[in-house]
Amino acid sequence: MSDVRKQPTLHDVARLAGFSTSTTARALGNYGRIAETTREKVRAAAEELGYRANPLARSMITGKTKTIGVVCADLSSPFFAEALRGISDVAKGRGYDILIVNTDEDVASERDAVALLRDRHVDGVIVSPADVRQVDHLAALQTPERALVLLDRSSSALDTDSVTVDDVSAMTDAVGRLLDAGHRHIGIVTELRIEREADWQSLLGDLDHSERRELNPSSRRLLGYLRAHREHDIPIDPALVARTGATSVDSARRATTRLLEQRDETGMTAVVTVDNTTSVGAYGAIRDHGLRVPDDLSFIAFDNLDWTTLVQPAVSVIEQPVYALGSRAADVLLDRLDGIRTTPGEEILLDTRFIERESIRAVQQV
Amino acid sequence: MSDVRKQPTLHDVARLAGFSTSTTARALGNYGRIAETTREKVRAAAEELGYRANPLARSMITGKTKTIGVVCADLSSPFFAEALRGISDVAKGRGYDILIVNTDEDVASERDAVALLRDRHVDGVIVSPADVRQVDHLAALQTPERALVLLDRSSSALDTDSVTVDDVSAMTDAVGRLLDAGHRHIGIVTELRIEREADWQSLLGDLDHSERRELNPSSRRLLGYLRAHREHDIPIDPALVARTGATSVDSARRATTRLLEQRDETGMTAVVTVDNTTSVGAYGAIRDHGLRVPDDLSFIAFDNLDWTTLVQPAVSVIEQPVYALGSRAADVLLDRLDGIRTTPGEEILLDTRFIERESIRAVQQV
DNA sequence: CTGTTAGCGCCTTCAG
DNA sequence: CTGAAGGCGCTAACAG
Repeated sequence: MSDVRKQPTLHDVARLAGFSTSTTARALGNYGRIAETTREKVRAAAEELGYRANPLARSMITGKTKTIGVVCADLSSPFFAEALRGISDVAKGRGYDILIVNTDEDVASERDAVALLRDRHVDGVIVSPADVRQVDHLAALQTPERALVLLDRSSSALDTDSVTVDDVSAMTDAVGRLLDAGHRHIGIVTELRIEREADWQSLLGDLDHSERRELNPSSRRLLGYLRAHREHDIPIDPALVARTGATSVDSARRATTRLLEQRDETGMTAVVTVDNTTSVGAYGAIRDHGLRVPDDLSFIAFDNLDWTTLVQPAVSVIEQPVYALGSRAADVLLDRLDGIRTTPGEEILLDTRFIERESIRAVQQV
Repeated sequence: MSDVRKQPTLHDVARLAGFSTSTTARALGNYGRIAETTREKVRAAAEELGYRANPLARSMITGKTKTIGVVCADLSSPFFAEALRGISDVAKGRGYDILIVNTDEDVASERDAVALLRDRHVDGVIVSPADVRQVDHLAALQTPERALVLLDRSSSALDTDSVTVDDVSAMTDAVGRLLDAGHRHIGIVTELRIEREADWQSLLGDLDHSERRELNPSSRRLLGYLRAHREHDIPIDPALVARTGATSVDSARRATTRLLEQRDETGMTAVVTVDNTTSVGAYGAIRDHGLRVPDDLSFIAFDNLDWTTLVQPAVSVIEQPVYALGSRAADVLLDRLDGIRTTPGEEILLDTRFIERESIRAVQQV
């Protein structure tokens, strides 16, 4: 029975086993050359004392902490929670721990987070940048020793791995389906948080050349919407693009309500959204407005969450593999750290899937 | 411009400032007595070099890591995600970082998690124990130096702070409302994961003495259900208690389906659930069964999530302050660490609220 | 194969 | 008020 004494150290084990600390360390750490009998004696001694290595001390020397930092905008969102789960499962399986930081989609806060993680010597960082065009602090993070993987967003300003979905195509496809069903006035509720993106009409002039890695997800999805219209030769009505200025359900709800109130002028017959938050907000607004989906309005949500099958009729959605986004990001990161992966930074795209349910109604052409 | 050199150390700053390392440390750490002019010179030097203290080295000496460990069963559940957000916000505000571990509601995994956190010298731990009666590993975590706070669950076997809601009363109240509305055959979908709790009927013999801190949340909520019946002098029909063996929506869905299939025999007119997972599963099953809420079946969900107002008619719910549960737990923990709180371990109860919506219909007495 | 010697970067006595 | 010495627990050369 050990007393209330402090944790036994390598030194204690060495003394009990009758070897030097370095031999003891080698025996326990499985490195260097060691006699089998020695190893066993040391192990027995360690066991007897209930010895556990002190990772702090080890990290001081090796420079490795077996820790990865995850910086995310909103821990409580279903998207991040699920992705984080994916990251966590992989990290745990590969012997890494997770230090987590929340930033509220704020670049300044993200800067602090990154500094903090650097100070703490994390071996790698997974981040979903608040703004894919303000990433100097992220660039500064990259060293031969420290890996960086972008999650859900990619940036042309960063030469590193990213794991995302091809949301431009996903949205082009989804909106294309509405257009094919005869819809000519489709509203979109999107979050244009970044100042420069608020002026989304600049996208119109550059539908082809737009480099998706210079755009945040909401803008990328808007781009998909615009492209679908172009492909179908349908003009864009700016009044149908509703912008939410914040990442909140309420903000999305208000933006949608504005869209709904102008229905007489715009003739809007369908609505699409760009993520879980805008989906919930928009659907709620539609319902509050006394409109029925799809009888009065067709609707496509982004992200296949529980509620989309709980409401009736069930909502058609663009599904993205959220868990896999996280787990894949973690795998890529750890592959870098373990030296398994040495190729240049890569943009990894996971597949989305359109799930057809009952929220789309075909309309007659006028 | 500093080169690709390593991070500057205290030693570098000291040399540049022209003082010893100890003086430099004091100047930067604001402790001991230091001349104002010295402090400024040192600061200037530190600034010039872009010096940042190495928390690892500091922790080695102080024994403090400014880190709290959070061990949770399922990161991706809306409950934990939201609670974690609360924890994170408080921790950040008070200068602590978060190391997170997922356990899948598995006690063995929880043991590992706890060992890991201890090894990493976290200053405190917030945990939602997988089983409130197997907590020896948690007890072992408590030291004068290291604080422990239970989240969402409390345990009579542990003398420490806990932050929970009074779910027994919350459920007694909710079921009472159904009974008042004339319901006599109310189904409950609950998760009795722990072997010994599967035999829930033992609760029946001990409705009063049951110490809620010996029960996991789902059982506590079931207890509330049982008590409501007793208060109303309504007998319990065991066939109305549906047990899910796992924490999954599907499992809840199947359990509910069984309940639904026996409607002819049981005469069930209402269903209550015990958490978000069972709520989603049960509601889905009811809908799949072609039943309408509340026309064919009244329904009360646990946790006020978005979907409960998105479906129509909206679902009445027992709301718990999830974010506050997390933030409060973090505050209590940090108060202990900062020595602000020295009272014996306390069971902190936050209020739940019943939100009446449209999922309950009164029934005529037979 | 094993032991010795040095630190990692910082804090903390203890002298001065 | 400041400096010198020592060490937290471990690993990393180097000898032996």
